[in-house]
Amino acid sequence: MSKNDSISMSVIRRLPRYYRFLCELNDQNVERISSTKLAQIMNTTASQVRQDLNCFGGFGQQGYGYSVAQLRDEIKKILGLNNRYKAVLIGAGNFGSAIANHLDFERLGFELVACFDSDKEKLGIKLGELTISDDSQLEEFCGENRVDAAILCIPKGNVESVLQRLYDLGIRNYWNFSHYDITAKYSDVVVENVHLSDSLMTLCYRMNNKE
Amino acid sequence: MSKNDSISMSVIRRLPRYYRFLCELNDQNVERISSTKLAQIMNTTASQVRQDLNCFGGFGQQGYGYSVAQLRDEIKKILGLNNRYKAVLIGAGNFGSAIANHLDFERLGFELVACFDSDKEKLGIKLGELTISDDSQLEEFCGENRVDAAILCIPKGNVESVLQRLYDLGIRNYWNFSHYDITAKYSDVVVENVHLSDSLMTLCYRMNNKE
DNA sequence: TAGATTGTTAATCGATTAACAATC
DNA sequence: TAGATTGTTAATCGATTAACAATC
Repeated sequence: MSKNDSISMSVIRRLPRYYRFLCELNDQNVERISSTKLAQIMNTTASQVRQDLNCFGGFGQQGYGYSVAQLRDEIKKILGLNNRYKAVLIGAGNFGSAIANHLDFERLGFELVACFDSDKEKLGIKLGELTISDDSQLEEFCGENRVDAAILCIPKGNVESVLQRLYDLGIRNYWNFSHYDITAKYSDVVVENVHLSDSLMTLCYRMNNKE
Repeated sequence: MSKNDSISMSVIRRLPRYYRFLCELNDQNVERISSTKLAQIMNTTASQVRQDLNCFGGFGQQGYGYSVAQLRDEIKKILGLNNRYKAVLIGAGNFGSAIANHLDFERLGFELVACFDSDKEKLGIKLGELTISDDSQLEEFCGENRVDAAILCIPKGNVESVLQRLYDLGIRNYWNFSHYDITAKYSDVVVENVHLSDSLMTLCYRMNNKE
C-alpha cells in the first residue's frame, strides 16, 4: 500500500494551491521555508501544512524547514503535472474557445489535441494551434489518436448524446463545464465539474447576507 | 437573531445545486418531493437534505414532503437571486468576453452594467448589449452609477493596481478569476474565487492516481 | 386512524488544530 | 550543544449520518 492511497479530497484540492504558492516563492528566489511561514502566506495553519505534506512523505528537515524548489517539484510530481494527457475540447463556442486560448495546458499536465463543434460555420477556424473539426469526425480522430480526457463546453441539452459517444470511445476522464450530471449516468469515470453559475450564486448569497 | 446567521459554507455551497435540481423538477412538472427522493436524485442523503433546508426554516410538511415550486422559490430568495446587483467586468479578453456572453446574469441575481479593458484596440467593440470602455473611464462610470461588484478577468499581474482603484471606489464584492489573493490585501471584502487551473490540476491528480 | 415523512436531537465520522518527542 | 522545526500522535472541533418523536 503506497502512501498516497486514500488521501481525502480536502487535501487533494489544496495541493494546486500549495503548488502555486511554492512556484511563486521560487520565482522570488526564496530557497527555504518553514511550515509556519508558508501557513502565514497561505492563510492557513502550520499544522495543516505539515499534515497535508506528510500524507505524501516527509519532505522537510527538522530544525530547517522545507526546500522550496524541492517541495514544488514533489508536489508537481504528486499532481502528475509532468504528464501530457491528451484532451479533446467538445464545443468551441465563446466559452470553449476562451478555455482553449486562455489556459496553459502543458503546465497543467495536459495537451489539447483536437477540438470539435457541431456548428458547420466554425469548421476550419483556428483556435490557437488547433483547427476546429466537425463533430462527426470525433470517432475517426479518437480511433487514430490516443485521447485521455474530454473537456465539455457545450450546453447541458447537448451533452447526453456526445457523452455516450465519448464513453463508447473509451474516454473516462472529463472536465465538465455543463450542468449535466455525468457521474449519475456513468459511475466508472473521473469527473471534475466547474459550475460557474453556482459560484456566482454563492457570491450573490454572500452579498445578500452580509452580517 | 435571524435563523440564517452562521450558516456554514458547506451548506451555502450546496444551495445553488438544490436550486438547480428543483428548477429542473419543476420544469418536469413534479409538484411534490420527499427528502428521500430528492437525495436520490442529487446523490446525497435524506438527512443532509433535511438538515440543510432546516437551517433556513421548515419548508416541508410531515407525511407529505416538500412542494417543489415553493421550495425552489424559498431557495431563490435565500440565495438572493431576486436581486439585480450591478456588476462591472474588468478585462474583456477571451475569457471575460466568454463570461459576459455565456452567463445569464439576470437569472443569477446580477446585471452586467459595464465592461472595461486597457487594450485600446478593443475600445467600442460590442459585448452582448455592452460596449467595451477604456479602463481609464472606470472612475467616471462608478461615480455616476451604482456598482455592487466587480468581475476580475485579468491576469494576476494586472490585478493589484485595478483592485486598488475598485476598492477606493467602494466596491467590496469580487468574482475573481485571477490568481491574485484579494483577501490577503483587503479583509473587509467578499471574494468568490474561480481557479480554473486548480480544477484542471485536480483532474490531473485524479487521473494520475486512479486506484 | 394508519402511513408517511418531516424537524430535530443524538451518535458517528472525518477533518482540523494542538502538543510534543524526535532530530537536524 | 542549543535552537529550530519537523513528523506524528492526541485532542478538538465541525460536518454528516442515524434515529425517532412529532405531526400532517
